[in-house]
Amino acid sequence: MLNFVAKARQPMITTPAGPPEKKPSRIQLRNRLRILDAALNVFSQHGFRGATLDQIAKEAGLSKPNILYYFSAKEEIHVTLLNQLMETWLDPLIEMDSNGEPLDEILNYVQRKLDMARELPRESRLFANEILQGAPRMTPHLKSDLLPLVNDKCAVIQDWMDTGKLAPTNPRHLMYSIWSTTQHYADFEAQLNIISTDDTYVEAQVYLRHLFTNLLQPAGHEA
Amino acid sequence: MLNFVAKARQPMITTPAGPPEKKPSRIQLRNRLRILDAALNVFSQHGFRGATLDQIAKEAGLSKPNILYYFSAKEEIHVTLLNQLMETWLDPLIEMDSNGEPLDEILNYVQRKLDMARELPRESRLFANEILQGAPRMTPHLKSDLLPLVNDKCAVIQDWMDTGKLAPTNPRHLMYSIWSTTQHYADFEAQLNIISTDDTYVEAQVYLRHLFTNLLQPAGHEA
DNA sequence: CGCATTTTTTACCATTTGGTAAATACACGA
DNA sequence: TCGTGTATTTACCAAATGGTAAAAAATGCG
Repeated sequence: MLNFVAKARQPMITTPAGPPEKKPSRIQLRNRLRILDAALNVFSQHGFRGATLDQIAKEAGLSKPNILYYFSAKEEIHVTLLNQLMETWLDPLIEMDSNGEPLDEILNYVQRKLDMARELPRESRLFANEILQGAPRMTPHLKSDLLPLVNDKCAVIQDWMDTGKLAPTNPRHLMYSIWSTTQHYADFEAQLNIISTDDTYVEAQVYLRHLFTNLLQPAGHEA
Repeated sequence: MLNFVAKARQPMITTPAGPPEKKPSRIQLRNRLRILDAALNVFSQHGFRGATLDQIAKEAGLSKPNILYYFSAKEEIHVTLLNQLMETWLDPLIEMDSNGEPLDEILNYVQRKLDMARELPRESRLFANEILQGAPRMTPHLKSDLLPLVNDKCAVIQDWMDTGKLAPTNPRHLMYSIWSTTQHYADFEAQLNIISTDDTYVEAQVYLRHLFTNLLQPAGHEA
């Protein structure tokens, strides 16, 4: 549970475009992490176009040319973050087990997505920004990774419904509603901070469990 | 129904900062509308910082200085759009009638929000962008307009639940889930276009109705 | 029409922005 | 300790950006 936190903070070996192609030194590892962390702050708040290298540099505590020593361009930082993100973003859905207890599998998926919104709000906002802007850099990823995964899992859910293990409904829109309700707590945090006083995530957990249980519990199985 | 469409396209008299303070001429009205429409396209896609006056000018078919003849600054265009938006954005919730049939009132609210996502996706994304970026220009509005409205309507819903007219749940999070599920169809359109083939909004309508009916129908009232 | 007002264009400007080149400082193993 | 590759800084640059001033064009009204 929550292992995506550690995963998301792992060093980046995926795109060694900037510095030498050899084994990255300690300094390289540290500074690349600093830069990516700073860039995550900036990109997730302002989107790609609204973010500036100066902001990222300042936040990372490095000079702008020094940043460009580690990443060849602003865009490379962005795509590195998006690539990193895609790895963790799909995990909760991947973990959904077609052999598990259907309702539990769905509710646990909701829980993992909610945990992710709480633990990785910047990542959630980075994703939201990218999609809002028309997914210019993520469309290929979404087509190659997300699409088949969604098709697969929706088929599983459909099967659960067909065999009476879940109340029938639209699996695809079920998924959309799980995504939207959970990510909302990260993406619209600024709004929630204004109108919400209580312990939002605890109440969200209870509420969402209730919401999806009522929807999916097959007839005659009420608690 | 759907009267917000006309409303959202009404001319702007709220902020006559640029041109003379008198009655705006036909040309002024037309060009201010063109500019706001173009700016809505650009801001909703790139956020405030990521949008440029050149983009807006190009999209509006006017020169950049000409734009600044009608609006004193980039920011003024943005706040004008946000002010305009706030008027229509709260309407669906305002219309919720404490004297109506509770479940119908909620379901109709969901329907109005979904209609709005379909009819005004750019406005939805403009709002999402602003909140994602920390609501720097909307926090006052949200505090003065949204907060009391939400408190008021949540009290109504709570009362409906207390008197057994709705199944009990968390009214505030109910509202969050209505916002997120409906706005999702506008804000994450780029993602839905990739993984969704069918007539999304028709299916969404059916699904959301089902989702919230199951949640809120008081015990013993199943169809 | 003639003329004042409104609108648009042209030509700018200072700052910011993404990015580069080269010189300098640093780390670290032989 | 020295030297070599690594890391950082300094000094730039061209393009983009938000914005201005003033001239030119269009509008419209008596």
